[in-house]
Amino acid sequence: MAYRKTPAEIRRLEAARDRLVDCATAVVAEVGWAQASVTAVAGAAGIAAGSVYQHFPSKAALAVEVFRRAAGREVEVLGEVLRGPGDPAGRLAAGVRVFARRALENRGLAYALLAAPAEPAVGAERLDHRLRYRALFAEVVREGIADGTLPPQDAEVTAAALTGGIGEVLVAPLGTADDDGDSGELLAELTAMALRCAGADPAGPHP
Amino acid sequence: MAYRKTPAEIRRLEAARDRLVDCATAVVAEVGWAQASVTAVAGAAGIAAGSVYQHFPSKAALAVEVFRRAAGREVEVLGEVLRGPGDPAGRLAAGVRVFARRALENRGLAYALLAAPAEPAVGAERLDHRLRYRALFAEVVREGIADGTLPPQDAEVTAAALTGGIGEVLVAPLGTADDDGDSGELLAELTAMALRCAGADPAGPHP
DNA sequence: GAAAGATGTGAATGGTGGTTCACTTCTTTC
DNA sequence: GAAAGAAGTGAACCACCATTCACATCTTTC
Repeated sequence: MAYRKTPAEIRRLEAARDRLVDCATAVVAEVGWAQASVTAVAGAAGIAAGSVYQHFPSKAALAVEVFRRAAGREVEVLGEVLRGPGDPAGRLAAGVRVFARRALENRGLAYALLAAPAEPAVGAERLDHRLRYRALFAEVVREGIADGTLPPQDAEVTAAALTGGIGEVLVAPLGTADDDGDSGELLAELTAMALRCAGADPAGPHP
Repeated sequence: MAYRKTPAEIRRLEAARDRLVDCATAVVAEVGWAQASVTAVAGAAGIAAGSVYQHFPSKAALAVEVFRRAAGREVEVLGEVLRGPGDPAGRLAAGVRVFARRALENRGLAYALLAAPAEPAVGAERLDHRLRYRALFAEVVREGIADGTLPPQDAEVTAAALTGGIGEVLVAPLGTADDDGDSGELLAELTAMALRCAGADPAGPHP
């Protein structure tokens, strides 16, 4: 035997793969999925098109990984806020604020994750991640119903509506230019809408 | 001169075009945009692939026409209900019910219109039609705010949330098999959610 | 019925972009 | 430093499908 991957070499390969995913993410955020060709992505990472296939079996697999990493971060952040301290309605409001703020701070990527046309494999992944958002929202809503701060309702329907509604509200600002003149106003209206949607008492929690 | 399109011939051509659009709509409802190739669509209409180009300059133009016709019908129906008689909240509830029922009765088409991956031209059309839904919802919400039956709120945000929320709630049932076991339950929860989202008094209109 | 002019046909064409592969370059082991 | 094996290269390849076009067929007019 005359060659065995040394630990350092393995780390180097993993780093190269990470770098490829990061660069691909940047390209997707910049030009969208449709324009992110293998050549363009490889070019951005400073490698040849063929080298992409050292790390991923297909373009679709790379695209899925890009989506998964970026969307996974968002699910995680939202989950931490929604499962954090405070009453359910307050956590819901905080979650919506955090989600929207992060999207508005990284519009290209948020648009790619939420709405941009993509190949079927990415579409399937998107569907899957939406289910995770729904599960997170549903959990908070159920807690609110249980402790009486939210009225009886189908938590799954409310969660789905929140997921879709927040996305739709954000898509327009994300798609247009980056004039965030009244993003504070938008955040306030969005959280107010989310609380109404879950039936939270507008006067705030009863002590 | 030896040939001039006779009125009957013109009618025949228009009928052929209509038939093509109808068949294409059926194919799209059945297999989605991505699988609806020119050959498949032409085959469904009983004409040769080349003949499609007698009626449309490109596949994209045909796809846009398919979308426009089907989505236009939905916008029209929703508009009639939302602008019909009754108090704003009641109209909103009726509109949501009608929209959801129609979607559930024609799942394949509804899914194609709402969510299925599509070429950019169709995506743009979809965006445009969503704006129409939003405009319709926003009008009702503004009326409700004006007559005091709905609380003060940003009508555009609420309208966007309704558009996205209703779509998201419906996508899951549309995507899965056609087991409409509890579609009545779903409709009730969906309208209840929409009313909460707009801040309607759960006890109903004050006389 | 014959000429003119349109529609209908479907196999050939062409552009796009993901994927492959013979080859080069680098890394490890002895 | 030389052999063995892996990663990296990028031009060539290929599948897919919308689009075209030379030809056939049908409609109108005289």
